[in-house]
Amino acid sequence: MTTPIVVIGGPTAGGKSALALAVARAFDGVVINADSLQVYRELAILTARPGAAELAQAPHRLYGVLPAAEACSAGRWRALARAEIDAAAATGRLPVLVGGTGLYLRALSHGLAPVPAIPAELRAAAADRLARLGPAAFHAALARRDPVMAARLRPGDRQRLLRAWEVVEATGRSLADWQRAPRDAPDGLAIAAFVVAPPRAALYAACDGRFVRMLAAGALDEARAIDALGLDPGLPAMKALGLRELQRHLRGELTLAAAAAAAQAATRRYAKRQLTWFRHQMPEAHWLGADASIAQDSQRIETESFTIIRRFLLTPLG
RNA sequence: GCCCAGGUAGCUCAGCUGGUAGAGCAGCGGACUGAAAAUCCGCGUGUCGGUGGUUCGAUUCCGCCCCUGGGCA
Repeated sequence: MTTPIVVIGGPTAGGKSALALAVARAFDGVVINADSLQVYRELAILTARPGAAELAQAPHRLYGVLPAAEACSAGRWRALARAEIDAAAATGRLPVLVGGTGLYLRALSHGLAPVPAIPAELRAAAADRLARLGPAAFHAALARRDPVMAARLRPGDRQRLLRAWEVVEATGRSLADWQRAPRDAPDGLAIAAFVVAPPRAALYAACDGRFVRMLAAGALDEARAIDALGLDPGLPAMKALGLRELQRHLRGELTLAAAAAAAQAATRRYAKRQLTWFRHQMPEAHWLGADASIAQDSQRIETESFTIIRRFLLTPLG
């Protein structure tokens, strides 16, 4: 039994959600979130989560389903997404996964190394050790424990250093070994993948405009409310673009204009990173490039993707 | 109209006493296997306002012109 799904990736503010909604409406689909931050309940405005108007037009899943106090991960998201995919398929609906988190989408389509879950205490201890030693000494410590991974990682790459350390500590095996094993790809999925990639200037203008709209929609209040929760600043939810900048404004460190400008710049840089990721890491996706503006091209992109999806759904699966 | 202060990278600005220029931010390219809106690596992109002059050599010194602020009228 093979389940056909549609996957839509691409840079932030590029029009993914609109396309996903159009696809869901046209093909009787369920929109399933594949964005690492839109999963957090307390972040509605700052993550540009679909609003009431969108929710009324098609079922949406995995939006705002976890408290910001919890940490999602590629593995955790994949399990949630797989359950939603199966549930949609069971009712004959087309799962439409949409989001800018390339790692999540690839975890779904290509799987992850079969590393067992790392105990939370061990992860906390590792993070603590990294903070105490600093990246250089931590890298040296990793080199004694796991020379293969240490050689592979830049001494400044804290995040991957940490992961490599956690894995040898918890399993006694190098992450490099784990990654040599076959990935635990979820089977039974047939995927039609798309990347929505507007031209650079239009994309950046959309990034800038979106933050202005977020402010108008009450982003500052949302930031204040999150502040009031007193959460650990290391939590993934606290990494939402614009949140840090607005909090600095609330503490009186930045004018609102300066905070907005910084948040816009961060959004643009993120969009650029996403473009690089999708360009090189998801070669199987249909690249829906645009050449004029997002508004002018959205119709053409819809038509183009619908044609591909129709053909995809007609192809005998398996 | 006169007097100051300026015109150097997309922006804000550095550039002792002459040797064709460099920072921050922005931008561009890249990496990416369970925190990925994360983390990390690489790259100055330039009629030094214009035009004459002095000089072996001018972004730098001098003249004139243009532009932008501020002041006096």
